[in-house]
Amino acid sequence: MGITTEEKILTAAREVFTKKGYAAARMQEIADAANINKGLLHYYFRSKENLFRAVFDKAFPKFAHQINDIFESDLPLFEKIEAFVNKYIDILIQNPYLPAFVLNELNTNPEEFVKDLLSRREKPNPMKLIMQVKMEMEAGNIKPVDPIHLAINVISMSVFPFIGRPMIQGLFQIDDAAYLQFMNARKKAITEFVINALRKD
Amino acid sequence: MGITTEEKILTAAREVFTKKGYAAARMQEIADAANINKGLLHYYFRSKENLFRAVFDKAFPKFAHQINDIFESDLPLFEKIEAFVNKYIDILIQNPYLPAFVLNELNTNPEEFVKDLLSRREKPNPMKLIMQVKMEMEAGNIKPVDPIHLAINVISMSVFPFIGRPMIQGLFQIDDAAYLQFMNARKKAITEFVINALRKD
DNA sequence: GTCTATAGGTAGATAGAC
DNA sequence: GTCTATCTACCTATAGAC
Repeated sequence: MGITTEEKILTAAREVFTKKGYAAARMQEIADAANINKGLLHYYFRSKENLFRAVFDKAFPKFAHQINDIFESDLPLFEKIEAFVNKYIDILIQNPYLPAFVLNELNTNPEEFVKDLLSRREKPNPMKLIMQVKMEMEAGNIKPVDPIHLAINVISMSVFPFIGRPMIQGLFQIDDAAYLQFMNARKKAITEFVINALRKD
Repeated sequence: MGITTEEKILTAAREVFTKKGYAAARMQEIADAANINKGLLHYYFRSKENLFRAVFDKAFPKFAHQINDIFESDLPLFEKIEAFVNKYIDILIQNPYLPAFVLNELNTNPEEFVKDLLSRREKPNPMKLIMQVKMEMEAGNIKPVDPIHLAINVISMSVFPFIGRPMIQGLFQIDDAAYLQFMNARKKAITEFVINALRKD
């Protein structure tokens, strides 16, 4: 069989943890989603917390690596921002569970979770982007801007629509089918917005 | 006594629900935080869900009202955006629990929660702001931009740093004391960023 | 109104047959 | 490895004394 039980569990767990959050997720529900018995969850992962960690540890490094590839590339600033936004939103489209997942943990035990995250070998590191912004600014090529606020602006605009998705869909009357299209359109909207804010005339 | 037991419960519940999320919050913990007995929680609010609703129903209308005052004001566009960002961030500084609170519910039962939210008499309604953006754009006063994306951009940049606070503090090495200062500085950073992106030269 | 004690239900984890 | 059955712990909610 190409797909192992362990993989089935990880996939099902990812779905349920995403939808419910860690505390509200039920081992029974994960077992049902994986079409296996609850006992098997413990056979493979011993505890709920272990299972959660396994899910997260599988997803996070992939994410961090793709992002850092862009941060550390030699692209000119505007192209780098465009590449970052495109990649970031693509990742989130393919893993819509990720932000809620992270945010949930971030709120239940912030210091421990962040400490663990930042101690990893592969973690998002926007410092090279921030230095690049500083250089362009000092060279007078872009309007003056605080690079940290800029970085947070870009990340905020990219991530938030995934976290607040149901709210946005409700407020602006966007149905499920249109949301994918909407998020793809956002890539260009964000990039142009940021470039307009930075470009000197 | 100026502070009733009911108020003590509501305050304690707000804290615990915020910190733990609905599912992980324990009635015992709320009782402890309020310095009262667990039985009293049920005497006053009958169930955990009722208590949660009471906490939320107390906070939400205040929030929505203040925001709508700005949306519906007659301020010119740039000033309205500035007023919105200032007010929004001020509210979140004073109620840092709110975003996590909303987001948590948003992820556990999205459709029901959003439906309830949007059925309320007082709810955030950005439509007037969006119409105003359309008008300024058609009059050629600002650069072309999709008003919905713009609205989401502004909201994203304001809210996200509160949701992702521990992450941002970790990534950029901002300690607790400096974070308030940082969020206050963000008001101006966001406003200027948006105006730069929109202003024609 | 406030407390203690406990009922009732559910979820995570384990044991043991196959 | 996979299943069923069960244990144990905990949490919401209630009952009842004061």
